[in-house]
Amino acid sequence: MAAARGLFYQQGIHPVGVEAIAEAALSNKMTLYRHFKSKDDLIVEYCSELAREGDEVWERINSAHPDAPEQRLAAWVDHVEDVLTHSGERGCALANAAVELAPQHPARAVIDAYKARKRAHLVRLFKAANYQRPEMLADEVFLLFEGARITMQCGGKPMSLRVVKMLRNLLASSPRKSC
Amino acid sequence: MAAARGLFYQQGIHPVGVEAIAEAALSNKMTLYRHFKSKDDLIVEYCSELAREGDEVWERINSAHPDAPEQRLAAWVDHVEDVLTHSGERGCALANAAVELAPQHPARAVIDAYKARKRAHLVRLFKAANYQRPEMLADEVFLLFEGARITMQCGGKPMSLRVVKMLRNLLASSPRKSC
DNA sequence: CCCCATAGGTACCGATCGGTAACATCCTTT
DNA sequence: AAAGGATGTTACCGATCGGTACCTATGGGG
Repeated sequence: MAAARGLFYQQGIHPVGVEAIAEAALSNKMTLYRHFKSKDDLIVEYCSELAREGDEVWERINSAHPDAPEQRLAAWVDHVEDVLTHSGERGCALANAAVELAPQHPARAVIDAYKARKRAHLVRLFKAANYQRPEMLADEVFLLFEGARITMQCGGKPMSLRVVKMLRNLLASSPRKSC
Repeated sequence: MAAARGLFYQQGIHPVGVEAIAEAALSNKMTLYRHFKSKDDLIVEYCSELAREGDEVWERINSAHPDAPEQRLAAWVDHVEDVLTHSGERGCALANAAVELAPQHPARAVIDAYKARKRAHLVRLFKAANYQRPEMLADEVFLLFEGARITMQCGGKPMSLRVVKMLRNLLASSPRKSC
């Protein structure tokens, strides 16, 4: 599975054959098919694992700073900065998968649900931080982040690195209810 | 070529075979290969055509309102609104192609160059409209737009439709040098 | 020590795909 | 009418891919 993640992320899903995954895992195709009933099943579990890890990041931030929205906000921005600076140049693996997979592929439901959860998390965070119009701000931040990760693949790495500065500036200048 | 555009955009590049393109064009594979020497060549021309059309939109806006940056700005926002509301649910065809194609694919250079031109156009426009920090604003607007078009594919169509409102609000509230 | 579940390896199948060869056909231009 | 270029049709090639059958080996538990 770790092998599949690396290959899927680096090369995309379609160009990677199951045999390549198997031998990258120092195994063979038969053993792989004893754990996953098909390549589509492997893709679904690949996306599910990514989504689950994304949720875990959010849970970790939430449980690390309970009843401290300000610190949760700061922790999340730090996490965004870390993702943008240290992850590869292929952007968001789930967004890439959504581009590659047909709309009726079962993994698409996993991706859409994760993205919706992420947006809802942002809304809740901004609401807890007493921002005015938390939905609007969540949309803005969400789209900025997504745009940055897509742009990394189109030669826009330096631009997407600047998004953290924009993010901090945006969060600092957005109006709040009581502050 | 029109057939290839439709199929590539709707289903992606890899899943579409040359035979499907040929018969969608009411032709056959041989005739297709007399016009394009390979599928990769077809992909490059597909991306080049999309980039050229994007440039033409920009030129049209520029030549329609010479020496009127404010109207160019409004025209561009209208164009963005039109793209987001009336184009399909598969986002930016060039960004999708960048996700699907290996980094060393010749079409990737076309895509990267186009995206860089687009960002430069935005910078020039904001500079002409006397915005302070035109580069920063261009990055922000660019990333918002890219994020919106990717998010359309992840069940975020309603969210990405709101980006036009965000855009107008952002442009109205950004500081200018003299206004 | 034996047994059985798990993994490794190999060969294979059917389907698809990119690309080509050879030939028939049509349309246009002079 | 003749000729030449563009198009249509069919069949095919080699490669790759997802997926399976079959057999061997290994290793841990009774």
